[in-house]
Amino acid sequence: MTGKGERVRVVGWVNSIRSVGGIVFLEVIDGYRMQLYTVVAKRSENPEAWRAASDVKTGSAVVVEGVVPSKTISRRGLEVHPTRLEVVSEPEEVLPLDPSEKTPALLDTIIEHRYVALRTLKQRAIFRIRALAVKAARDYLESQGFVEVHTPKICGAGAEGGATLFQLDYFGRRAFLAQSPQLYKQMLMCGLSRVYEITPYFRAEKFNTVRHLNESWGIDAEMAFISGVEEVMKLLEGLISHVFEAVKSKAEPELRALGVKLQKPRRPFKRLTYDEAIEVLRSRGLEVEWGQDFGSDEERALGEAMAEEGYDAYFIVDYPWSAKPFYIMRRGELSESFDLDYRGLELASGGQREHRYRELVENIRLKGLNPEDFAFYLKAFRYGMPPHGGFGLGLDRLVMVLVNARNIREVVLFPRDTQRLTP
RNA sequence: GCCCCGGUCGUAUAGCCUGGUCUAGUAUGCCGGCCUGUCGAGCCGGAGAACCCGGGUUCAAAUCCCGGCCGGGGCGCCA
Repeated sequence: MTGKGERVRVVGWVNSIRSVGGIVFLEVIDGYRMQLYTVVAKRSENPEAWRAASDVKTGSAVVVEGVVPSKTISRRGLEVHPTRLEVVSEPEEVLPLDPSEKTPALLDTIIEHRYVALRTLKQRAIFRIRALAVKAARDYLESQGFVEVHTPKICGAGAEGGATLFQLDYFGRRAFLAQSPQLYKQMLMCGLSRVYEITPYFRAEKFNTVRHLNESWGIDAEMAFISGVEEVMKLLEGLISHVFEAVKSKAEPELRALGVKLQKPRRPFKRLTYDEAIEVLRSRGLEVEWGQDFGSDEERALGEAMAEEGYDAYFIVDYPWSAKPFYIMRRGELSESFDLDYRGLELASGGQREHRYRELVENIRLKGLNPEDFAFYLKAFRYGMPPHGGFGLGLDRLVMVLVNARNIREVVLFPRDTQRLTP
């Protein structure tokens, strides 16, 4: 983007300063790109710029105008010889972490000062990849005819089962923060047959793990007029593959900064039935009871077993209906559902939904819930609801996989967990 | 909710087990100086922490004990 000998204007922050006799070297990171500059100010070349560079403090926001020399000596960053150097803002105090990364920062320190941490290529790479993944997901779903929708996050109805909800006061009435767009995206299937939503999920569980947050983001899709759950899995597989491809081809500098060699998961993704999964686990010495969802030991062991077969990404299908929510279609003791796991980490779950009114009401009763609480939802199933299915994909977890993070907090700018409410 | 670790200059850590010699060490960052190609620059000098909070044991606590708060990890729950 910048040729040698060209005039350039650089905006960014000074990450380190070294002065050698009559030369000052400023390492500047660009405002938003994956680009480092070495600003070389020589007293003999431009005394004014040299003097200005000599006065710069680490962490300052600067605007530099200069020239890229035809021959550069710097081993790091694009070399720029300044003709003008303006400090537009100076730090009031020493930076809370070292942007040159010579002194490491703990995750907690990074989270507390994420905006400063973003002045390192690694931090910046994570969030650029996150943005790219979202864009790629949108592109793919749009290409498949899906329409982006936005459903309410403040809801009057209680739990759809599973996680605990955050309760709030809505002009004197009890309301909840949405744990997922599940019910609403299904209702839409009665009038718009392909929708997706990129949305926060709120869960009031007091979990304390590296893969859960109380506010997380998901990519939800729902499609109608399907002939079976396989269609939904194909869509999700295509989506995941497209995101991997986009990140691999468009985020080379980011992946390099992170030291990540991204491998597109082998296709087609493995379809492993729940019964087969049980067999695999038992053969590995784990005791599992039929009908239960898998715990983290089981997930990890399955991930290892699948990796040995050459699969990073795999679907677990034909779950017992007892382990699934009421809206999933039943098939005897089993269900028309799937989980998508990547190396032992659950990325998504989905399935074909029960679209038949009577069966759906019965399912709600079987789960010990009250159909009256779901009246607003059930109504949509009385006016020609077609067969449909969809999935919820954990965006944060997907980004974890893309950037090879071990803690979900690494890929969320300002994570919300049981302790963190600020910043 | 449970279990295991941890909390010491801005940052990252040593010290803690085997209390005193810790007026708390080191690195990096910071301040001042030298050096015209540094790039984890180098060299010289300097400032910077009464050791998370509260209580206890002791002649004496960063160090031992109890409680709390916070952080990291694991489990449960959950996506």
